[in-house]
Amino acid sequence: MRDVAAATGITPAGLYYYFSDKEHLYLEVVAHEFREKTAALIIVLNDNSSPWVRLELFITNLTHLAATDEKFLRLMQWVRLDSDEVRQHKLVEYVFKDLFVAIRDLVAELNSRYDAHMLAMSVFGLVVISFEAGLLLKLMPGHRPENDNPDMVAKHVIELLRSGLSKTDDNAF
Amino acid sequence: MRDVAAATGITPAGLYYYFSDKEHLYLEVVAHEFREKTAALIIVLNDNSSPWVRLELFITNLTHLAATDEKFLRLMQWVRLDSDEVRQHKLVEYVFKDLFVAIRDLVAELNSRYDAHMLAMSVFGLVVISFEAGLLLKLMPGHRPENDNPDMVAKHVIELLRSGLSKTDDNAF
DNA sequence: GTCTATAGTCAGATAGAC
DNA sequence: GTCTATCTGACTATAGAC
Repeated sequence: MRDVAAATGITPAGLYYYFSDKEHLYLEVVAHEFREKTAALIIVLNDNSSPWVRLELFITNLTHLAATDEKFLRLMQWVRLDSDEVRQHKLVEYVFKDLFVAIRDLVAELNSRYDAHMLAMSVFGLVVISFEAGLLLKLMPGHRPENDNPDMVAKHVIELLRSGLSKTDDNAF
Repeated sequence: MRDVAAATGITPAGLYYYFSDKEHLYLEVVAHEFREKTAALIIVLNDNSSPWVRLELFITNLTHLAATDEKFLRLMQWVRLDSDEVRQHKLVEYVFKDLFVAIRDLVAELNSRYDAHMLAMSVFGLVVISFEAGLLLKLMPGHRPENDNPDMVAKHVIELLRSGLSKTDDNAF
């Protein structure tokens, strides 16, 4: 609360005029931040273009978001680590649901062979994992600069999703 | 420190006989826990069987670990969220490196079309993301019980890695 | 080796003036 | 509305007895 106060320019006591307690402030901040950052992603997902174009654009945008906005990336990690059921329920209802449903509906349109629920999480996980592991990945032996490059990560994820590890079509792209 | 003391049966002050400070205790715990839990995974990765068999067994084992040992799952998340560079460096050197290199070498053997560094993270991310999102995923609309089942998650990840979203071989499996 | 007692610091939150 | 001053409790760590 003292850090927030310092950053906003009012005193710690002053915050309690606007928010009943730390919990309330936290929820408002997370909800506001998520709505703001994911609005553009949801628009892309619900676009009129073809499913693959939408998926590729979504992946590209999400990699750039994860690569450039580290605070938001850490917030996404933090929210998953939280184990307060009441808080999780509120956040799902108010903010996360819209993005998740948009991803799920898109991947369901792309391929009905997979469970859409799991596939939606797979796409999300594939994109963010490299950035979430950030520093750890940089310290691993054999790391190369392009492994952090958002465009390279996006390209990697798209190709992996498109054709998997099958070697039969090595030269298909 | 109080919680650790209570769990071990000695007083908080007593811990300082064995560990210089909280940081020291934390590093020893994480290192010990990771070495213990990942030893079996590394053995599987370096087995004599074919690359695909090893990958499938690794994925199955990791999904079961993530599904049954929530404390370890949370520890893996926590370590990625940590931003202390000195701590990260020590942990990579002492423990994470071995597992990562084993995964990387296996996927490199499987398919040389992808960057092994990125692909290793992709495999790891695909497996753990469903469990890390745990409660959130359960609260999302359209959730079904099998989405948490480790065997179903493993099957999903393996099939996605094998053939991607390509629709050309819908009936290949 | 393990304890009791406590120092020193920092957190969230409130009271009440203006 | 925003402030100053302060409360209460929790934390890491140390001192020193046994």
